[in-house]
Amino acid sequence: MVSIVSVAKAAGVSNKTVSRVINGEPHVTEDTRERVEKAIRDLGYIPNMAARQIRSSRSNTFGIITDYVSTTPYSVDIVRGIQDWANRHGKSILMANTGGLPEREAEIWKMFQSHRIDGVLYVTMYHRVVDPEAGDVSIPTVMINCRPHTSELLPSIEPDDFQGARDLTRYLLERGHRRIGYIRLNPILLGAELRLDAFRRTVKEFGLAESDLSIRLGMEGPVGAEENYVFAAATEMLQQKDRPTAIMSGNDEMAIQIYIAALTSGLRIPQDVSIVGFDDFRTVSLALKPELTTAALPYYDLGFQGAEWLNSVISEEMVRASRRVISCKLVERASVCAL
Amino acid sequence: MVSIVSVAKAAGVSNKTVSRVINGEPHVTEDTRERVEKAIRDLGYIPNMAARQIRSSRSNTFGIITDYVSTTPYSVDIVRGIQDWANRHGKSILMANTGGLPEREAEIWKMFQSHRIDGVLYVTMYHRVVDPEAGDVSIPTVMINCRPHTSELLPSIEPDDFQGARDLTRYLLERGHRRIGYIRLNPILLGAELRLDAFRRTVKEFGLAESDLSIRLGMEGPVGAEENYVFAAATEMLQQKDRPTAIMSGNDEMAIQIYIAALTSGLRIPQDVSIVGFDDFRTVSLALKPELTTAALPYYDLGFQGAEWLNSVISEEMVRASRRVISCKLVERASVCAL
DNA sequence: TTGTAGGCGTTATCAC
DNA sequence: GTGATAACGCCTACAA
Repeated sequence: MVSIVSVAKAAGVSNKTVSRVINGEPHVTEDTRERVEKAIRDLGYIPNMAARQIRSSRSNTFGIITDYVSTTPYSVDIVRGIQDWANRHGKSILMANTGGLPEREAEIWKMFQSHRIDGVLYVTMYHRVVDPEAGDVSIPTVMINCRPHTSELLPSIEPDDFQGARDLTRYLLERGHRRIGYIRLNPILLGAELRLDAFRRTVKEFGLAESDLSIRLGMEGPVGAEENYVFAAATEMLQQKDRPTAIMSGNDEMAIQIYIAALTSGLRIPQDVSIVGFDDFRTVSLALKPELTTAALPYYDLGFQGAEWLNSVISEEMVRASRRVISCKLVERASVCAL
Repeated sequence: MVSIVSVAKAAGVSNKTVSRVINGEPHVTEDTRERVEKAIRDLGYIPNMAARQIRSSRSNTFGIITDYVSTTPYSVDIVRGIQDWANRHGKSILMANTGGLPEREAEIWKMFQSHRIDGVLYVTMYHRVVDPEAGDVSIPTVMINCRPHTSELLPSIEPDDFQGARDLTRYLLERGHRRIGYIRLNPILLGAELRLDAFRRTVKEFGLAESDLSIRLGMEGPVGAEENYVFAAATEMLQQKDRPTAIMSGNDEMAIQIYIAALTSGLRIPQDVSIVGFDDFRTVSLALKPELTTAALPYYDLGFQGAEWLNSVISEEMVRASRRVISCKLVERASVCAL
């Protein structure tokens, strides 16, 4: 493998000079610089990160530790956001996922440390509260799409489920809907409570009574193996005499079943029932016809800003834990009509 | 940072002895070994991969280079398969994606080389033919879900789209369907041709005439910004006088639109129309009611076996390029009925 | 069974 | 502006 020494020889300079050129340090004649650069090109020299790291004790690598993210369709955009930030700033990404197993998590932290990564992004697939097994170690960490269980130990960056659901609810109210159905997300998800809470409050502020609402549980049980009541709940809801004129779905995926339930019941969307989702999981929200009005979970930004934040935590060594929130933009499409 | 030297001092032995213990080499008294291990625990020593790598010129790291995989819901399971293999075998994963930009691809190869990764897994989101910009370098590489453009330069591992579509077609034929509709995948995807070809041949072998078939294009144009004709095509197909009794969908996602088209046209699934998908993208195939019968793309296995293969290419230094294919298992659910 | 010396590819230090 | 030399943490080779 061609090293800095071979380049130095080829260019007829010392290795330190080559190092200077590589790192863009000053105090090198334009002439020498060019000779060195030519040698680098000729020999196809590529710096060895491992060696560099040994000296500088900086790996320029971030670790991503996920539960199932890399595994699930929903939040992959977080990873994309991180990657984009990383390669704009010359960082590399080491990635591992726990598959939900705590013992794996411990191994991963060890692996990360053995690579002397500069920091960790702790990412979850669903917005939730977690207990990172980090333990003893004090690697700078930023949590993405989740928050630490034990108080505010670590910085975290999360979607604003509350605001998203509030905007969606207002959107329906402003369009004249007064009987609104709501099919709930699995309660073990943090978003479930936040969204439902936003819905309830907004509707109340607007003066609707609890009896105008029809709230059903869509799913429950462990993620990945949940009981699914969505289709049944929607069907039942829509066959009531005073059926809602609009339904808020816990998320876009559940909206598929609501669409099918509505159509099967002979109702047209949106003329007979309006439907809104949550997430803007485009594989679904754009495949549904009419296309689904929904609130977009800011996954990409969560990742991008999370990486940026981690970087500043690392360099400024300020570990002031705090919580940041990114808003969910309402995406208006065709599944809602005004009354 | 605590190094091998500090451990040696603490244990009152030489650094070489510590090295022996760490690497499980023989010729160490049980007594010394215990002393060293205690020191390691006490000091919280973790080996430095970078330093190790410099000596051994083996990084024990694989690079994953993707187009949009990490970005899209479909094939994330490939990444999970790779990760699972990797951590069962003590390898780390360095990950980057090109976002489809060739210039990014070149940078990524450079980044990989600077980390002296042992091998590369070149992964695409859709089954397709590609032209890796690897170029000059000779890092061991295995292609996953794609194949090299220029002959058989690199080993590749791919799903058996043909077999999957054939099995699905037979499944319909065996259940008495004789008028079958087919809504095609975007033709720029490799799977589009393979699946359609399998459909046509199987149906012909069975003795059906071209006139029993109704084949429409579902999508076309650049991936991510395609024209979508699925809903219109399905609606039209289902409102013919001699409408098909079954429809094969290019994939599960497109099946959403076919379901909606059928229901909107007042048809019941599967009593009036049977529908099959492709991919087993479970977010969709399980959300549809009745649940979708489909062929499962073996993403996880693609990843797992790809990683394994790469490893053997690296260690046996056998770069014999060849193509492997993994079958798509038929997943029977409730969207088809026998006539 | 254990230890010493040297070197991997870098960068830091300090002298020229 | 440039270079010799040491040092980072580990492993290999060889010696004791």
